[in-house]
Amino acid sequence: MYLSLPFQNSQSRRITPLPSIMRIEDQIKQAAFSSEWRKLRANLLHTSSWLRGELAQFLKPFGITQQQFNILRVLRGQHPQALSTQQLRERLIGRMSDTSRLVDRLQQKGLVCKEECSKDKRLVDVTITEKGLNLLYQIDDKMPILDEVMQSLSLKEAEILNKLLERLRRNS
Amino acid sequence: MYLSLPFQNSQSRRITPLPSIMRIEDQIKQAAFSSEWRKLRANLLHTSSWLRGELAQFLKPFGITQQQFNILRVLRGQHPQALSTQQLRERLIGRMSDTSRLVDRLQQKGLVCKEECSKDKRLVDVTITEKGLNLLYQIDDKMPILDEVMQSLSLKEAEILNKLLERLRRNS
DNA sequence: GTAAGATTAATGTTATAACATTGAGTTATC
DNA sequence: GATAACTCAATGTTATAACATTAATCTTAC
Repeated sequence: MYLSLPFQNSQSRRITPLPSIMRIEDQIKQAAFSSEWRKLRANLLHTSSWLRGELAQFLKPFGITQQQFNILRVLRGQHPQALSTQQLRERLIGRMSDTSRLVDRLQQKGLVCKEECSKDKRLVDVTITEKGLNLLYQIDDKMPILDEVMQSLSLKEAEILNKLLERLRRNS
Repeated sequence: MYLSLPFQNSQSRRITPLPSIMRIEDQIKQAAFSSEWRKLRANLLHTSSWLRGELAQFLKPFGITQQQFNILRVLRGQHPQALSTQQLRERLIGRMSDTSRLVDRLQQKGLVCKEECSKDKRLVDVTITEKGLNLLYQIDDKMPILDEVMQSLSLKEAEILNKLLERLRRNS
């Protein structure tokens, strides 16, 4: 999120302090790693910031935000079954600490329905409404517009990128 | 930002509507593209969400947020020169619409100094303070901890990833 | 069965993100 | 030099992000 790109500016000349036991060659090697990784971090944050912007622009005409879109898609995947707020949270990426309020906003727009669960009165059954489903289908139809953003990469390149990203997150 | 991963759920069975003139083979090819690109989008958002979390955790002990960290680094790059709020905004990634309030928070912490520009009274000269510089050096010393997160990838893989990300953003 | 502990949705708080608006100040045009 | 157009920081608004807290409800141990 808007991390400045250190490799474009002059700001980070102080490179990783290295244990003095290391041989010079190893130090250089590690510095190269370090630098390439830091560049990668900035690059990833920059790219995703750009993608988020594109997605937000794409969704704006439909009157929902990215998070609301995600919730609707998860609910559609379960339709006509209901999901509790907790189950919804688990199916979304990230910690999503604010699911209650997100669902409330969707309810205000008539896109989801909230009901107290009869089996466990702590839970809230959330379902997507017909209006919500229709909105998603409208969005589906325009999705190719959003896909165009990614056309700088070939299928093969996209596959490589996907593999590397999954590898990167391997340890978490 | 917390985009659900459509390829992990059952939710996006409706694939891109395709012009019916296309040959079946081309349709399949485009569907594969589309799918791999959508997976890539989700993958990128997921990865950066994870990285942002790691960075936030890393910075927490220092009492600053990621954005505040970015601003401080840009200001250090210009030290002892001042930057206007506008120049600061330009050097950060993303639209950074909220620079005024970010700088205010840094000023409250004593990490930056704000002064009215004498040449143009609309502008505000922002400089990093000694306290701000010291904080950045403390953070520098711990940076290798943050680097460890990326060690799932080799130098070569990081290079490939960087190239592909830059290619992806080529058109924008 | 009841008390202690766990789970859950809801709420509160602070910072961010994106956008619109405002008002002070500067520049351009005549 | 007056004024129209522009630039800039500041502020307002809504939604998100992450965390803490709360109150209702359920479960477990006894």
